[in-house]
Amino acid sequence: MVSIHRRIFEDLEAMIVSGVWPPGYRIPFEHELVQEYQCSRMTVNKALSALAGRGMIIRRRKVGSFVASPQIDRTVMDIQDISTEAELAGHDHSYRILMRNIETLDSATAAQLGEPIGAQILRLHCLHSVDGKPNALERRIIMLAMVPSARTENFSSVPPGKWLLDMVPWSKARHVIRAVSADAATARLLETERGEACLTLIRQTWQGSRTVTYVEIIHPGDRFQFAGDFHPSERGVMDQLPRRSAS
Amino acid sequence: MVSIHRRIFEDLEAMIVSGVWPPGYRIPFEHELVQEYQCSRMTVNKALSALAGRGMIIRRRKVGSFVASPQIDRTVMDIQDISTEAELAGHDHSYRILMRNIETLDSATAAQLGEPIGAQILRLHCLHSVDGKPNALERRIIMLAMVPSARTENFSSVPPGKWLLDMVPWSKARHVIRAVSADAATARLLETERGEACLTLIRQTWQGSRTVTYVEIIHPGDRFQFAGDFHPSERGVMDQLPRRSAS
DNA sequence: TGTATCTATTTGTATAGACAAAAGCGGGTC
DNA sequence: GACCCGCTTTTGTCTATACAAATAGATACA
Repeated sequence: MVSIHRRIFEDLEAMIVSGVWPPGYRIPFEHELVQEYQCSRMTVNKALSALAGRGMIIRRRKVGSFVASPQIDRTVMDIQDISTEAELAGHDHSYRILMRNIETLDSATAAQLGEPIGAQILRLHCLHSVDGKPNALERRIIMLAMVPSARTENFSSVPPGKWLLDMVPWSKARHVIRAVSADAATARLLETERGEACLTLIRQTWQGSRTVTYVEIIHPGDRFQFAGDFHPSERGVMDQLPRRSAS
Repeated sequence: MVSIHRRIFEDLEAMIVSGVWPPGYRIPFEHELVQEYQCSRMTVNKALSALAGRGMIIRRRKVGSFVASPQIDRTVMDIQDISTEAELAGHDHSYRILMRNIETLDSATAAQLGEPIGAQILRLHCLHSVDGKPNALERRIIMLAMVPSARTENFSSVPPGKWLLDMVPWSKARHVIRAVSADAATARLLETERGEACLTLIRQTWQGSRTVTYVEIIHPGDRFQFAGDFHPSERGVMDQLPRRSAS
């Protein structure tokens, strides 16, 4: 059983996504949709407001509602936790802690992170393998002031990325993707050639204005890529199905 | 003059984004907000529905509405047209057409694009420079059936990417980011070393179910990166248990 | 003790009606 | 022509009301 405003939303969305109604097309007026769906204007309005809120249409008083032009310069990339990603794809994932040091921030790193010199950090190096083959080298810094419980965690059963997601709330994240050539140490760990092109993801996560963690994840370029789809329906989220209670 | 539902939306959003109301926090019931803002429930409901539609809160009948956890595994990357990007950053951009051939799709490329063998295409190679230094090598395929006017366009004044954006409507795009080592020809054009790590962006654009254009843009790794910020308004919906209650 | 049922609470959906705000349009005036 | 004025259309907002759906918690019962 689908609600009326939901059905209107989906019908119009289909026309837009399929390209039947191209950018600039004037969609029917509210009163026309009221006629078509035999419902009240508020119901139509709710569907159209949702489309407008998602940037799929532009509405102008006295003129009408028009299909918006999608912006090609923004795309949603899926950048998942390595273990989650491997499990989703049905692969076997394992990892090994290579280094686990408690240190204080030196000036160069402090500047890079935008945090004060001398702050206590946990530095972690971790090698991830998928189906037995090295897939990523993780170099992480955790701010101990923000995550005091990391001081006593040894990450033997849950990888650091997943552990942090479960433990620590955060409010902002920044991702950077770079291509770099593998140095000798990295190449050896990833079982690839020195100089091989690697895809590096850098993620810095904040809570409020303070860094929670900073991580570089280095993937061998011949075994990894990032992918992202963009179409108008992915501009936001509409599905909000009620959660089923665990019995 | 700001509407009431808008003000409610913004007030609640501020509490969530600032972290005053952490993930799992139960926000006030509709009837409490009705009291607080002295308006009807429909007005409150509109604000809360908008927050739910953006994935910032989870609503459950009989239980209440709760601040959602942001998903770390999705991020919005700015992937702009090269000329636009350079101009925005205040740099000088120039480009040179290296190749412009009308061909028919061979079987390998056809399979890669998911288009029929033998379809007519325009193949373009183009070198982009920023501030006089090579910054990107663009290898593009344009489906002439979808963009007939490309047959007579020589792209002497507008680069192909920008020209296509202005000329052709599209409904879906897919981006892939890879790290590859430069081969000899690429290295020569980009004025870098053979084997240097390069960041390659592949974009395929569709209208409906048919490809409009396919392009590989190869950047020298030492001069380029992709960056993306996570925005709170782009959170996804997550299933999670309430953690704390409002008093 | 465990289970089925009832009840109260909260959100979800829909309606009819009202007025406000924006803006295209035409008419009148100079 | 340029400008101002008012009419009309369309969207924006808000209200009061109503009933439906989900479900946590209480209660009755086997």
